[in-house]
Amino acid sequence: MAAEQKPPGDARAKRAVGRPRRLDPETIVATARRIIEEEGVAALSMRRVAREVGVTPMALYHHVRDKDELLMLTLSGTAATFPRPELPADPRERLIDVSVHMHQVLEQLPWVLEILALGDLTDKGALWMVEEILASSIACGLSPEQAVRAYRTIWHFVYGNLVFTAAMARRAAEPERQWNFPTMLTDEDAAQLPRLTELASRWDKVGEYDIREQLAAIIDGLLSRAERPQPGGGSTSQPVD
Amino acid sequence: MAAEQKPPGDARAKRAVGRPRRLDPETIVATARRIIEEEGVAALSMRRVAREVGVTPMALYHHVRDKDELLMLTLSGTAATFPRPELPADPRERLIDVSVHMHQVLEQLPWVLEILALGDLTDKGALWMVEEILASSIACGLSPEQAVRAYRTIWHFVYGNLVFTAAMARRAAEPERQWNFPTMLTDEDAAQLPRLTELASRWDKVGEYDIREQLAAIIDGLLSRAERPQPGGGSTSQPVD
DNA sequence: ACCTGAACACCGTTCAAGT
DNA sequence: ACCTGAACACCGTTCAAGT
Repeated sequence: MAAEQKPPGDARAKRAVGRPRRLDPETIVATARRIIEEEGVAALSMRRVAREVGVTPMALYHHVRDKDELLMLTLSGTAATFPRPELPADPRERLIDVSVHMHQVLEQLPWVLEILALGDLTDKGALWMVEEILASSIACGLSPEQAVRAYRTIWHFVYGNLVFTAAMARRAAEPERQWNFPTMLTDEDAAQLPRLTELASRWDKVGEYDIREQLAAIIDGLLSRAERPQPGGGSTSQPVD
Repeated sequence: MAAEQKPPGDARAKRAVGRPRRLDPETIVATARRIIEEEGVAALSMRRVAREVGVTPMALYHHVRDKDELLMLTLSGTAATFPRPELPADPRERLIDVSVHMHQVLEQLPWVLEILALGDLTDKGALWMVEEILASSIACGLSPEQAVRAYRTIWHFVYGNLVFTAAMARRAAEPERQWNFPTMLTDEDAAQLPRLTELASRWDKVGEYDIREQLAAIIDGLLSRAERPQPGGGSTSQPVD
């Protein structure tokens, strides 16, 4: 019973020296995050984490409720690793810049996307972006309610865009599975779908776009609904056409 | 050994009578789709399909290359089950209506979302929506290149919106895992995030929105970029507020 | 309180063999 | 050509037991 001092060998994960507890939540999530970053969410399993930490699979369940909770925990702290950019004073420009920044950050963290789809925002370090979008939207003349909806709309677009950009990259890497619609359009289809047929050959090139331009268009559309339009706020005040 | 006439019992899946082949691709994908529709994509496994069809797991691999291919195959034909709506003549209204329709259809097919994220559009019956979005965008004055980008933007938003709407519904069903940001915002956070703090309590109610309104705003933003603006094309010509 | 061992009920896929 | 059987290398999680 005096041998509760824990022999140092056996477990091949190097942990901090002199730690009384054999296993703490921090090392669990750190190990999980490393696996995900290196090999993707699909490579994460409770058994794998347990093996790498040097512990029985069931030991993890004393610190996390289940695999989903472990996944959410791996998110916290990631936003802080990206420096907060300087933002312009004009609220519309600010809105565009934050949205683009959100997109850029997540572009470099592709593994985060799959976990975010679980539905919760668990990294407090990312909330300044939400705040900024709300504040700038309101500064552009949107009501608080409109601002919340605008945030959601921007976020949904950014998320969807990243999912399909990633999917296209994956597909390009595996060219043997190329059965999207450029392939196999019968003559009858072509007659029914003239514009699509016309654009099919150069679809992939034409579809590539500047995310900033699209976000600016979306934001201008959202700001055009302002009940109290501001000087620099709406696109309609700009001589667009 | 003369009993190679195959006794009728055993396999509990009722197949068409007098079929010479024991197993054809159609029954495989039909069974797969049934499982997905009833229990979700997570419930689908090669072994499960094999069991229900009354065949060895490996028999499936003679007809589909792998699980992903089977998943894509389950998509084809789903769009045709939804009647094609009548659309207004005005191109901007058309654009909004098709986009809303796309959203509505997928809202009733939640299992399709996860498969679409694999990246390919495998149901030819859905292409008329793409065609309609392209044609209407061009009719509103967008160039073909702009139209393709507009389609992508609309689609990405619709997709993202559906993912998070589904996630919110799932979360609402499991109220014990409620640790989104209304919970746990320290006083320091509140000072840094005034707008968010202000709105946190009524976040979920305020965030609910009419998808048509948001799509209209996005579309107006996209159409405001028309190089050749059309009479009914832009939001700016409409007295929005 | 924290961890182990054994078990339950599963996975996708390869490979060699049967008819 | 089409299917089976056995195997490989895995899963998440429950439950009873150990210290």
